[in-house]
Amino acid sequence: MLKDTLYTVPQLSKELDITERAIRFYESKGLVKPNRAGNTRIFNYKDRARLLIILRAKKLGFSLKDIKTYLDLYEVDPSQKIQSKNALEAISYRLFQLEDQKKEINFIIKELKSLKNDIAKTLKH
Amino acid sequence: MLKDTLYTVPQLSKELDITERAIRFYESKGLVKPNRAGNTRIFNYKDRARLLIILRAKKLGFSLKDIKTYLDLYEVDPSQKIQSKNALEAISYRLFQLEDQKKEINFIIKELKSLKNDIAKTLKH
DNA sequence: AAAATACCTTACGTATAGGTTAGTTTCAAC
DNA sequence: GTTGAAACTAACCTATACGTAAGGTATTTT
Repeated sequence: MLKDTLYTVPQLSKELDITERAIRFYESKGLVKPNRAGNTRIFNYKDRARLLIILRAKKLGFSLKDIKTYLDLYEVDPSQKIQSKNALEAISYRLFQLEDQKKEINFIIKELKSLKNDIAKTLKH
Repeated sequence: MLKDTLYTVPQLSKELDITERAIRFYESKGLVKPNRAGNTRIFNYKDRARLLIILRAKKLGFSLKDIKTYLDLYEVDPSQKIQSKNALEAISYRLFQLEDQKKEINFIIKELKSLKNDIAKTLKH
């Protein structure tokens, strides 16, 4: 079965296109907890799924700390009810942040453009 | 004359609303080079003007390194010709970065919104 | 058996922009 | 002549997300 497939760090590194170092780093921060066969980390499909979540969330701008919080909640409530609500809140908050950031960027863009004009005028003299 | 006014670190700290530490930090990075009266840093109006430039540029998203580069050019060419051109390029580049950033944010916003919808649907069941 | 590969560890480095702590010098006032 | 404020200094701390160096162990291939 697919669900029985096991993975090592280098395998996942290649498959998910992240460095081995990053994977071990996520473990060191408690974001994944693969089994060990001696020293070697052995990831099952759930561990792999967690990695995928991590990568997705990172792309969306969440910090590892935030992601860990979310995953920890997931551990407490595998039925996914609590943390779905929680995720909604986190997402809403992130959206708010992003809209805010956009406003700021727009403001800076305006400033820079006017600054650019001023300098351009100066250069003409 | 106004141009003869001299300032100490604590004075400028209050006037410009930045910490004393920050001002000394800028000096340590070579962004300003105030005179000394013994140990005490003495800023003249030009030094003060440099601080203002630093603060302005920081608000517009330039790194201290970038700002130093610009100010160093200014030192070489006080006539302002070279570094105005240079500033124009830097500003254009920054504008480009910002537009880029905006696109990315918009993309992430879309993703987050659809993710939000998915979760909301899941919660209804 | 030796070499090559895979995997691991600890520990320090990188970048950014200072904050914090603690202790020191300087100088004027009493 | 000592106290106290004002200014200074050095050095360590913060947060974020790993990269890198240097070396150890274990397994696989030849």
